[in-house]
Amino acid sequence: MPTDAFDSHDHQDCIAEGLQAAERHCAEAGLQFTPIRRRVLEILLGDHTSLGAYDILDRLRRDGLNAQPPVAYRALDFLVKHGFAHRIERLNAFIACSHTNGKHTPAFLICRTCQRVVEAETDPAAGELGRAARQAGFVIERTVREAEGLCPACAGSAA
Amino acid sequence: MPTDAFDSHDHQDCIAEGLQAAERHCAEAGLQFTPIRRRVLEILLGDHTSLGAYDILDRLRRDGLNAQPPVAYRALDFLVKHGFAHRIERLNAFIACSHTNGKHTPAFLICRTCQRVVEAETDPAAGELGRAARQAGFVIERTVREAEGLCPACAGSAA
DNA sequence: TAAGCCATGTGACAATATAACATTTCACCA
DNA sequence: TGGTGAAATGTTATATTGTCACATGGCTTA
Repeated sequence: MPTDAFDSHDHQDCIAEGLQAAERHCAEAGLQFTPIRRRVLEILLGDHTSLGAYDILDRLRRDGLNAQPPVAYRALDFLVKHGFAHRIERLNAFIACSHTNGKHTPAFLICRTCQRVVEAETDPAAGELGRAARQAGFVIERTVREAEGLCPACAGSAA
Repeated sequence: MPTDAFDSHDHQDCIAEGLQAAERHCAEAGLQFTPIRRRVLEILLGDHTSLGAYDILDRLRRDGLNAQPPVAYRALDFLVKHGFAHRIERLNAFIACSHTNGKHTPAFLICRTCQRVVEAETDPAAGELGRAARQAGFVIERTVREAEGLCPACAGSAA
């Protein structure tokens, strides 16, 4: 999956690769990649827009599960905690991680027109937050970096 | 008010200066700095932690107003829209702007221990988000930059 | 088997936010 | 002077997002 773009690509690959990577990582780390967790990750991987917890819940219900909110939130918590998904604070929503390695500090580009969200890798100590933290003597533990705007395709068609 | 720190300072000055600056700015821009808006800004300025909309609402009610949620949200929308306050996405909460100029693109350092939030100025096109956006051809309209961690005082006392 | 842990099932509810419509206020101007 | 339009506020209801608490099941291991 490209890290740099809103490019088109074979989307089935996203899903298959993402699931395999998670499976592998869980096996190595002794984590339980249960059917619900797997299904939630699959749902997230199936979409390049972010999904709310209740969107996830709806899809689980369409699968025939009589799921209540904690079911979705628990699975999402697991996925986020172990780096398989990320929470987009600005949207109160979730998206599958685009990278197959473990934990990291992502930044997101959110297109307000097509709703697509792209993830980029960053250095937690770099950028404007890192600069501000150093200046203030602040110890960063977690960062939220999200930009809203127009993706290349939507910016082009708007012009 | 210091832009760089969790420093101690005369807090009444924060309030007085913030209110005066807003008053001035509204007069110049032809905006209505109504009693409710003024009071909400005053409440925000009175605290270096962020406040939720319902915290604000409670304080308005303690003033004797029989205020409903839209009252708080409208005032907050106004203050945020015109740069007198900011929304902290990570906390679903609001904080008074630390700077007296108009619109800008802030970053926030959020101490998870003492709850204080400090604002720093940034360049929207700089940092990790700017880099990612340039690489992807993304047009940034708004950024969210928030770091959670430990402020100097709390980091010191933890060690 | 018993004990313990983890995941899940389930009902209730808390916290955050907005829609929709009525009413008031006030500046502006015919 | 009084109308009129825009902005602000009042009010009811509801939508959306997120958590608590406790019960159940299933698996491991002493």
